[in-house]
Amino acid sequence: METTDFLTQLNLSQRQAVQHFCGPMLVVAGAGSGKTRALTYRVAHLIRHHRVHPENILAVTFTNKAAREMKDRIGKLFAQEQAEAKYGKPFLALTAQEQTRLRSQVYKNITRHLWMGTFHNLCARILRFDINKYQDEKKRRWDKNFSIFDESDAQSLIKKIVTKELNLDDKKFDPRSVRYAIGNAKNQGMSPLEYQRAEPDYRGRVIAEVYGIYQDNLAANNALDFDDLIRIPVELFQQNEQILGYWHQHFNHILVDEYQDTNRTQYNLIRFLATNGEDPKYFNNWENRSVFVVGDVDQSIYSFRMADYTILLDFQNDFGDGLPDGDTRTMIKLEENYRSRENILEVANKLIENNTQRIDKILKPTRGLGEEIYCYEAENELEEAEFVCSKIAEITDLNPELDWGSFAILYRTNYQSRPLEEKLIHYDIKYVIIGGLRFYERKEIKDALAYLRVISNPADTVSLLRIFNTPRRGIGKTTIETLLNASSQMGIPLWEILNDQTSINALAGRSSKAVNQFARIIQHWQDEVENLTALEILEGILEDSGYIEDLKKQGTEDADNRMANLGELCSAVAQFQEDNEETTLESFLANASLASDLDNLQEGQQAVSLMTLHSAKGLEFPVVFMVGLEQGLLPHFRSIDDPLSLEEERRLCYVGITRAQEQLFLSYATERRQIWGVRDTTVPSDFLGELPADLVNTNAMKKVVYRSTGQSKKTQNTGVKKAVSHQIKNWQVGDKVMHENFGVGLVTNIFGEGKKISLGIKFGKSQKIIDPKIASMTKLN
DNA sequence: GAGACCGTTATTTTT
DNA sequence: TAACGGTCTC
Repeated sequence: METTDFLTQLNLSQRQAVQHFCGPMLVVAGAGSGKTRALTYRVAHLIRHHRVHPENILAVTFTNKAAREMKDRIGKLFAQEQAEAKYGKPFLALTAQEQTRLRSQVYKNITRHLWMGTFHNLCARILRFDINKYQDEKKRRWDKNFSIFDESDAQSLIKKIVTKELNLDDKKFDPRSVRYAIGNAKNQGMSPLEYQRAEPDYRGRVIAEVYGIYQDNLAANNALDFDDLIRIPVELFQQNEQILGYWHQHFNHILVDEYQDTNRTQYNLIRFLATNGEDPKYFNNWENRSVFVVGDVDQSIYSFRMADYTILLDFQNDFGDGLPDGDTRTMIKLEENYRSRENILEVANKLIENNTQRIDKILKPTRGLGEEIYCYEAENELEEAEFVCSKIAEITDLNPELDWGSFAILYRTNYQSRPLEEKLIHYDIKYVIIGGLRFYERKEIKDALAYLRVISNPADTVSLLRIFNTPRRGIGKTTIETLLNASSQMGIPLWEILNDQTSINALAGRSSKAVNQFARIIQHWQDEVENLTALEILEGILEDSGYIEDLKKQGTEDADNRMANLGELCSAVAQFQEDNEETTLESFLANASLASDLDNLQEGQQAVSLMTLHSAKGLEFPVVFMVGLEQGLLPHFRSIDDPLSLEEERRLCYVGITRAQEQLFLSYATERRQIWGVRDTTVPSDFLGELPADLVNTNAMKKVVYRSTGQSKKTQNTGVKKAVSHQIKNWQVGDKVMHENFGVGLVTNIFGEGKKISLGIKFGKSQKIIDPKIASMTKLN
C-alpha cells in the first residue's frame, strides 16, 4: 500500500520529476522506469503541496484505461492521507463503511474534478461547452449533442461520396486511401480549401472535393470524426481569443503522457493552451503554470496515425532551455528499470541500438538476471500455437503461484490470433483477446448505439438509416429512397420528415404504417430523454424496437451471442453510471464512441491475454510470448523497404520485449498460411539476428510435445529447412500457381532438376516456360 | 420487400 | 478462407 510520504519511495530522478512545479519539463522515461508513478505522484503533489485545484490540472493519457487507473491511484493516495489525518490509522484498518465513505469523499472533492483522459476524450469535453461558437470556412456548424463517427462510419461515408455522389472509380480513389489523405490533412490542420491549394493536381483536387462533401455530410449529421475532435478545438482557439483565454486560464498545469505519440494537431492544442497562443520560445509567463511531458522515442509506434516523435525530440528547443544533457534544467531522464530481468533488458537495449532516430538512453537493470530467453522455430503457425500452449501448461504446473493472467501472447497483426485461439481452446486454457473485433464495433452493439444516437441527436441520419429497417419492419429501398430524396431537396435532415405524420403518409405509400410506428417509438424515447437514465432508455428501446424479440425469434447460437453482448452493453452502461455518478444518455454516448477494447482488460481475470504489440504498450506481464517473428510480419512487409518505417517496426519489437518481467519466449514458423489460404515459406525476422546470441537460446526447444492435429506432414529436409526452404519448392505436374502477371496457372511439364528446374505452365490458353526462382509466383495448394 | 446465390476482394497497427 | 456486396428471383 502506498503511504502518504510518497517522496521517500522514489529515486532521485523520479523525485525531481514529481517535485517539478512551474515551467516546462520533459521527462525521458524508458520502459518500466516508473513513469506512471511519477505522473501520478506529481499530480497528487501539485494538489497537496502546491494547493493547485484539481479542476486546473489537465492530464492527457494515451488510453482511457490509463486515465482511469491514474485517477484511481491518486484517489488511493488521498484516501490514505485522510484516513491517517481523520482516524489516526491506515486506510485498510478502517471499517468497510468508513472506507467507502472516505473514497467517495475523495472522489467528490478531488479526482472527479481532474481533467484526465485521452486527447479525444478531453477535446470532446471542451467541445460540449464551446462547439456552438465554432463555424468553419463554409459556415458549417455543429451543436453540443454531436455524434462521434468511428473509423468505419467515416470510411463508409467516404465510400458513399466517392461512388454515389461523385461517380468516381473506387479503384482509382480507394475510399481507404482517400480517408487516409483526409485524415492526414486534418492532422496538419488543413481545411478542404487549404488542402486544394496545397495539392493542386487532379488527384489533390478530387480529394479536396471529397473532403469538402465529407465535411458537409458530417455537419448535416451533426457529427464529428476522431480527427475533428482535436482539430476543431485548435481552430476555435485560433479563431477566438476569448475562448482560448478562458481555457488557458483554466488549465494551469498540463501533463502529457506518451508524448512521443502525439501528432501536430495535438501538439498545437497543447501549445495553445500552455502559452495562450504565443511562441513557446518567447513565452515567459510560467508563474503558477507548467507543461510536463513524459515519453520515450524508442516506444513511438503510431506514425500511421500521424504521430511524430520529432515533436518530443524538439521539446528541448521548443519549450525547454535547449541546454546539453548535463546542464539542462528542463529535462530529466528515468533510466532505472524496475520491471524486467537483466537479460531481457540487455536484449532490448541491443536491439534498439540499431535505430538511428533516438535520444541516447539505456535501460539500467535493478532486478538481477532472470530465466533464459528462448527462441522457438515452429513448422507452421499451428505448431507455433501448440508450443505456446504447452509452455503455458508446463510453466503453470511448475509454478503454482502463477495463474493464466500472468501470461501474454503478443503478435503483429490481429488475424494471427486465430490459430492461437484454436489451440488455447484445445488445451482448455482461458484467454481474452484485446482488440480484434472490438466490442463497440460489433453489429448488434453498433445497432443499439445507433438507436441511442438517433434519440440524442436526431440529425444523425447515418445512424437513423442503420436502424430504420433493423430489425426488419417492412421498410424497403424504394421507401427509403423517396424519403431521402425529399429530405435532400428540402435541405432538412431525414428525421424532420419522419417527425411529421402527414409527410410520412404522403411519401411512404404502402409502408407508411411501418414508418409511422417506427417514428412514434423514437419520439417516445426522445421525450423521455431528460427524465430517464441512459440504462432505462437503452433497455426500453431494445424492447420497444423489437430488436430483442427479433433475436429471440431467430434462436440461433449467433443470435444468443448477440443477445449476451447486448446484455454486456447494459452492464457497461450501468457501470458507467456508477463510476461517473452521471446518468444522462448524452454523457454515456460521449464516452461510448471513444471507448476502446483495452478498457475491458481487467487485472486478476485469470486469463491469458492475446493482443497486438500496439495494444500491449504500457502493459506488463510476468511471462510474454512474442509470436510470428518473421520477415514480412515483424517487420511487416509494408514497412520493409523504408528505413524509417523499419525503425518503427524495430521499436514495436522493442515494446514487445520490454513487456516481459520474468521470462520471454520468441517464436517463428518456417511455413505460414498467408493470404487467401495460401501457404508460403518464411524467413526468420532480421530482428532476431540483432539480439545477442549468448542470451537467446535457439536450441533445446524442439522437444515440446506435439499433439498431432490429424494430417501427418512429412518434410524431408527438416534440418536444413531454415536456410533454403524459401527458395526450393518440390514441384509436381498438376501443381497450381499464382503468377503476378499471368494469373492462375497449371504446371504441365517439369524441365531439369534441383536448382536448375524450369516449369511448363498453362495460363488459360497460353503456355509458358518459367524459372520458379526468378518469377514472382506462388504455389497454390 | 426479402432472401438466396454468386463473385469479388481483402490483412498492419488504433483513439 | 471468409466476409461482404451486388444481382436475381419469388
